[in-house]
Amino acid sequence: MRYQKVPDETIRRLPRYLRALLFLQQRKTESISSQKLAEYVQLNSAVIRKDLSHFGAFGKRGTGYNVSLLSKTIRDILKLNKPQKTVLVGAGRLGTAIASFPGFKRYGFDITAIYDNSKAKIGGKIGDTTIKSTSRLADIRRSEIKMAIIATPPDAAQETADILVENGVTGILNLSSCYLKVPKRVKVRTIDLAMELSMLPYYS
Amino acid sequence: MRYQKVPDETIRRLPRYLRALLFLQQRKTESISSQKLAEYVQLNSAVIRKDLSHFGAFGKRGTGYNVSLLSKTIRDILKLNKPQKTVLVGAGRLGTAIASFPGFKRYGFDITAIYDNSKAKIGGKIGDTTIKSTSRLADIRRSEIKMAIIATPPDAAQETADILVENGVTGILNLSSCYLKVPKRVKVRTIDLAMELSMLPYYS
DNA sequence: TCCTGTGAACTTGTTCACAGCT
DNA sequence: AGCTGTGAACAAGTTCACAGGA
Repeated sequence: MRYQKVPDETIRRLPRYLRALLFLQQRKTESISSQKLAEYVQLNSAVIRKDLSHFGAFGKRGTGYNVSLLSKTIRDILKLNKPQKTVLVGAGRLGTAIASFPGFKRYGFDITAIYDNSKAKIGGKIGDTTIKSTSRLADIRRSEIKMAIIATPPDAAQETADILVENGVTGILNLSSCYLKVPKRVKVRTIDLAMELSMLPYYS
Repeated sequence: MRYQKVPDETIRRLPRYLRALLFLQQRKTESISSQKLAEYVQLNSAVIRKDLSHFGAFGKRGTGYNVSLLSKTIRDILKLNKPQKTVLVGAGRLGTAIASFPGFKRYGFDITAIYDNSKAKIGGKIGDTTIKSTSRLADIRRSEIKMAIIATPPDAAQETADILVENGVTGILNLSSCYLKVPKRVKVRTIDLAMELSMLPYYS
């Protein structure tokens, strides 16, 4: 399904809500008000109500939102209701950390393929997944992988992205410290940890 | 120095400019127009001109900006002109990846202390830095560390943040998957990689 | 009474477009 | 001619405030 004119910022916040809701589900909480949820995710409650209202009205006045219904709904909106096959390119320290990180699985991502160009690493394993040579990267086409994480050095990132996009990837989490040129239909999220840190001293 | 009313978004973009400028300096480029710089950082050129104009007028009409002057100016604004002592808490896979990552040093961050609570890791080294016990975390007060990176499991993150803030930290890059409560004077940037990935399937 | 859903007001950020300097 | 710096127009996002359902 596709919704008309949902602000980007709303989509960016949905995972935050989902994280809080998963936590609340563990706690067996049945319903939650926008006010309470706002405390968890450190936002104004009106933002939450407006965000959710884009997808229909599933809150109950006087009570709030049903936790498990809302959690399911957000997973549906974000297409996290089925496992999202994901490829990781770059099995350096950062790549390895990511592949071993349980958080991705919890949100529905399944890292089903890992590629690296270092002979020393190819054939090795991270968890259950064997590291394959980047020369075979185009093989992902057959496994219908749509999501990718790039954790290569910057000079390999663009080439990697090109091959990924050519072979069916439509979403990229780019952890290399450079911007990628991709067709408009492909969504890229670039995170450079050094740059995120760099803005902090200004405020001190 | 402090500037009046600089938008947050401007501060967030300065590191992007800096990254491009460092690259251009390597290439021995002497000056660059907002137009060209905009291509590098994938922004509209007017954004760049407006951002920079908050800090004074150091472009030359007809020519553009002097690369090394601008690079120095941005480092000054961001307080990256002197090494920023930084503490890393959490020496798991992600923490180790970060401590070994050369990018931080390039932007002026010096990871001078690393803490972890695992007996197996305490006393070990990452690069030249010895891992110390989190029970000694308050020691950072003496070294005048202002910046911190939290790469602990979520359940340790808030406690860690409290001790850091108590002992002089004013900027935190929080890589744990939970939000932190800190006094207003402290700036926190939270990055949860799983959440960054979670917004991508929506657009596919 | 409690809390949602939402128009309207407000705030913040972006883009345009051009005067004026080099 | 080329490019900056900036007011003015525009767009996006946030907060307020309240009618109305449970």
